[in-house]
Amino acid sequence: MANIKDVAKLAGVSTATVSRAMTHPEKVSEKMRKKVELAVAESGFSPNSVARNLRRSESKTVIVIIPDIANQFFADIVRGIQFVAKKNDYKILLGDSVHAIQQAEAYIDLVKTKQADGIISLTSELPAEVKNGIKIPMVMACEYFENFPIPTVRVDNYTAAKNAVDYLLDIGHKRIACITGPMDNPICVARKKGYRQSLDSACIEFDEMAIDSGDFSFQSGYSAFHRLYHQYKMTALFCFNDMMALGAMRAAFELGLNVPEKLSIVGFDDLPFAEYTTPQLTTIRQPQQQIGETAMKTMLSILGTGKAPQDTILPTQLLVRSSTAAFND
Amino acid sequence: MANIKDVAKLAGVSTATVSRAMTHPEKVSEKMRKKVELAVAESGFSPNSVARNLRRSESKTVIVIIPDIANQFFADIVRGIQFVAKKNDYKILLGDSVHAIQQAEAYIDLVKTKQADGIISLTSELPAEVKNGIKIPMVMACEYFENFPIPTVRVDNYTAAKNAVDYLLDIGHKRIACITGPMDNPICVARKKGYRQSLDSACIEFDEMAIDSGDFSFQSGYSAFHRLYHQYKMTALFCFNDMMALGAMRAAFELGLNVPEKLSIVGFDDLPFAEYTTPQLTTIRQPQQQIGETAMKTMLSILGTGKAPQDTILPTQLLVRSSTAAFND
DNA sequence: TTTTACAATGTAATCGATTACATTTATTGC
DNA sequence: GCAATAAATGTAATCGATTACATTGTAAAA
Repeated sequence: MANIKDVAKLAGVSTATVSRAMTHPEKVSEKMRKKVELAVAESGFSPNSVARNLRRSESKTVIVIIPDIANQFFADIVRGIQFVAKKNDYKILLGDSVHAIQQAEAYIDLVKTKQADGIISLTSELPAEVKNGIKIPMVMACEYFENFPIPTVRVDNYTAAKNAVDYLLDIGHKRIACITGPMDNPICVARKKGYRQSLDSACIEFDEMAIDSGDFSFQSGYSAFHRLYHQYKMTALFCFNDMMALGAMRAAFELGLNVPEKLSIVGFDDLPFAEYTTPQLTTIRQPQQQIGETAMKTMLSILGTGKAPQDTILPTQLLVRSSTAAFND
Repeated sequence: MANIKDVAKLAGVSTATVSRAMTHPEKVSEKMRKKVELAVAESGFSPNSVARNLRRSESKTVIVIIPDIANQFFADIVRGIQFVAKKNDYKILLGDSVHAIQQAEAYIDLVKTKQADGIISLTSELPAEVKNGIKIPMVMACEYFENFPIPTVRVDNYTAAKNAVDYLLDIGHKRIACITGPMDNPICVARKKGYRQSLDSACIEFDEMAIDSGDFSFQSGYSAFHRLYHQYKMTALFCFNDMMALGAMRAAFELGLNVPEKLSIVGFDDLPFAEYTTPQLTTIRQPQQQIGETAMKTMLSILGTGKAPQDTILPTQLLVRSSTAAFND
């Protein structure tokens, strides 16, 4: 494979001129540029960016850590990131951490070893050093740690949850159950607060029997539903994500509980399939694309100025589809 | 950030010894190794792999190009790739090409410029130069070009489709419609051949009215179904992927055609959600994980020996769930 | 025409680790 | 104890592009 020396020789100029002709064409005379272009074309030269990155000590590459590429929730976030990255001449590479901290560590190492410039993490399953204030450019999207100084882009989970439950109350429900996610997750804590606050505002006493927790999987939604329905005959159910809502919907179907006639279900995330379920799922949409774009802009600002902007909180939207209906008894 | 010189100075040894202590510890005396380890720990040194990659001219990194990260079909393939990569000390980075050739080109450039060692492509939406026999290490998985010399790992689409239709015939169906994908795709051509061959073997005349094409999306399955049902009253439907099967299922539902009582539907791929639909979708599973593993092994063999192994064809499996039922009239 | 300024080009140092080769140190055999 | 061999360590070249600095060429100003 041709390198810059070959091209220089071929064009009869110095390597400096070749380099300049390629990266700062305005600094080179018309004649030289032509010569170089010709030689480049003839030799099929592509500059070795490993060498360039070494010299410049930057790679114009950002790694996005995803806990699970099978989870569609991340797709549009990544699109948003890519959109901004492209406009700014950055490359995005995705690292699937498979929910494994060790794997995430490997991606973080790419930054430590200068193969990438920064990390946008869509997971909080990260090595401990991160919490101890890691010194690499890093942004977290969606997920966050309580009180840790990593710039974050996310939604107001509290308000989003509150809005969802407010809506169920509005359309007449009084017995509203809830399937949470893992309660060691700050996101879930915030959502649960929203749920409780909404009930409080409506002067409905909180009942421990109305709440159960899952792990965000279809299966966990399915079994949580069975437990819940057994102990608390709800007319509406709020799930902390769409996958569990789907599991619950299946369980309800099997129990002969028609959705939404007998039971209203609200999810969270608005995954693409939420529109394709029968009935279509009422859920809370997060502005995924915008989260991604903002996260990347935040990264660019860190990379550029070194300054880490504040956390950014973006709005959610309740999408009312056909898995919810008014309750009149 | 500390570099190897700092560490060498700190340990009172040469940079060569530091390098050796870290990468070939057996070549260094116990005493020296200790000294170096100490200095490394004290300085928090991580070797700059850009420099290493430049010197070694390899990155131990393989890029996987995915046409669409929102498509769950690729998730397990990627897992398979990662599994083998990890065992062999390779890193995997994912490139989402968003179905754009230009984007795919950018990932291919990473190899040309030595930032990655090879490409595993899960899409055939690739720049023309690829078909003209590109000289970079490359493997295609699932997708392929007719008569192009890139090592491929995929399933026997013809036989898979034939098996699916054979099954529908076995359980008594005679009017079997088909929603294909884009017919410029070799995969689709093979599947359609399988469909026709199965009908032929059963002495059922092929009817142009029984076939329509979609673009693999839910929406296209939905509208193809409406067209098809209007022109050909089928009792069974074979779709070239699960997403279109789901769209068709929705259309059938809206027309009051109960699945599977009035209409049997078979998909292709076995996406995770196929199990979670109501009714659960009968479909053809591809051995995704195995495809991924094999693709990565193929890549390793190219990278190691320079030899490109043959195409590899892996078996599929028909998963009979509840979207299909016997037809008796 | 000469001087001054600036543009164009070249020379060589540089980024940081690896490693071929040279040198020093340790071990073995006699 | 000494030569011969092997092991450990150091020195410096190397990977390939970029770029600070030096040099040369060119045009504008005087």
